[in-house]
Amino acid sequence: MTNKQNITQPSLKEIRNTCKSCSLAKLCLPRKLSDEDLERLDEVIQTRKTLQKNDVLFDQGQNAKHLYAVRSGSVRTFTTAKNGDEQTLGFHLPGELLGLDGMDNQIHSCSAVALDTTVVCELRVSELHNLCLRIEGLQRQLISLLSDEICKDQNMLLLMARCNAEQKLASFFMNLSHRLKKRGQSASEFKLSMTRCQIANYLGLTDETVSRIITKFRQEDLIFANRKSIKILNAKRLQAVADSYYEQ
Amino acid sequence: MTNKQNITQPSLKEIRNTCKSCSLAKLCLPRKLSDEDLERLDEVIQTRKTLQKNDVLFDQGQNAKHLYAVRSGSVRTFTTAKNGDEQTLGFHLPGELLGLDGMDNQIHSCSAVALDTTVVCELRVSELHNLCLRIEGLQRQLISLLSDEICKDQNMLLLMARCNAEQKLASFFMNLSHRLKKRGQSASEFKLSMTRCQIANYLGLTDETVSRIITKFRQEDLIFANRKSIKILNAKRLQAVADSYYEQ
DNA sequence: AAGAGAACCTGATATAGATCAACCAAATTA
DNA sequence: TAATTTGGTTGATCTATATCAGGTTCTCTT
Repeated sequence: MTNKQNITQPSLKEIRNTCKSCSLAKLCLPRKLSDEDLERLDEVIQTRKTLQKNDVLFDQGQNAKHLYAVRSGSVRTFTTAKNGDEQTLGFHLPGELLGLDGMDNQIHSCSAVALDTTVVCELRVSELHNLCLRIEGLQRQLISLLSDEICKDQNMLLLMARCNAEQKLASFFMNLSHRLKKRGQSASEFKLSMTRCQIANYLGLTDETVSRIITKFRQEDLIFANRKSIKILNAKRLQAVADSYYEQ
Repeated sequence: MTNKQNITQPSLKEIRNTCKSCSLAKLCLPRKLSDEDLERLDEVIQTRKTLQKNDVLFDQGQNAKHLYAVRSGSVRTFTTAKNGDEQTLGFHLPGELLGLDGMDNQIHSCSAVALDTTVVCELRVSELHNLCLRIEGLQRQLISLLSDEICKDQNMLLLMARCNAEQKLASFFMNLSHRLKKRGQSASEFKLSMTRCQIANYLGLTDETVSRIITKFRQEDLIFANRKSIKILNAKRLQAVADSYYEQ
């Protein structure tokens, strides 16, 4: 039994009740807003919801009245294809948003399930729209966030279309590492909140392939990996694998 | 020399100079705006630009000061990976927007090149932002468009991760068909503006595989295909292939 | 503490699609 | 009109990853 807590769980002092005081604000609101504007934003945040592992936050096809920001824990989003196949679309860490896909026709185009005990902030979309009209910064904020999401998805398309299994896994670990670092956590040592099988699904691979490549990375001293515990031992070379520069 | 013109080229009467009178308005502005609001929108549309085949509209890394709407012709967008690989992100038909990815950090995350002789409307992003503050409908419009783009990208991710080459091609043709129908053009007969090689790149396949599958579809009487000319002969079965329902 | 189930790992084999190599037809240029 | 280039097709072979099968370790339940 290790005493290292899961990387997505916050220390107690991090949990406060306003955007103004939230240590994650710079993540889910990367552009600067005035204190006054942040207070107004707090008005549209109705509740903080706590989810247990495997609890559903929302389901594909449901009405999308809210936007969510992860405060602690982690959430997996996925679409279900007509033939029943699931495709994981993303793993959402603290400071990251959920539900941006539902702002068009008010229907969620994917489902979201907690991977951990998770706390999310819930924003009513209609009130957010109104507030955007009053706060210029917030409007641009929201548009930025949506635009950024498009860029991320397009990067993911590049990964899926052009990269082999090793590059996919290397990118996955480096991406996680960067995101954890942004939150002020260790970029080199963390605990996964998702299974190999979910990673495989996300990357369009099988769990056997994911296992084999993790073993290979371990043998090449790129990472240490034991179940959910991961250490990145050679970030430079791992990044090189991701970028497909194989020469040293 | 056929007299059937390329499906992305407009009849002369379609080209007008205001959003209000534009026959494509319902495509690039799917939510209803008042006539007055449409007139104000016209103010931010600076110019209509004409591009020749292979002309660059914008380059990855460039400043993204504008948003573009295709009026006629077609445009291919693509990212270039660190190792030089290109990944086609989309083919944009009349009534579709370009440059939504650049609204975050004002840098284009992809390049855009005309596939045809192409006319685009150019919107200055900064003025659009200002206008959004004055017109509630426009703000929601823009957010809708961004959100819709996210949904499309996520569908594409599903396609890339879970579908085989046949499903990808079938989806590609059905998707083109639906988009042309929206514009009031034939859903079953059209001319491609992109090469097999560009289709292959888009779908994460090789051009040989695309060729072979088109041949297979032809043999199964799903489509007629000769070079750029395509006829969908059995839309129902082609859709079934896309959805991976193989039983009749 | 035993038992069951989930998650993970590893080996053997199969296969979809890539790669390599020609060839053909259309479009463009000379 | 001939020559060249580009785009498209087809066949033979190879390979990365899926599939199938079994085993191990962890975790949860009782």
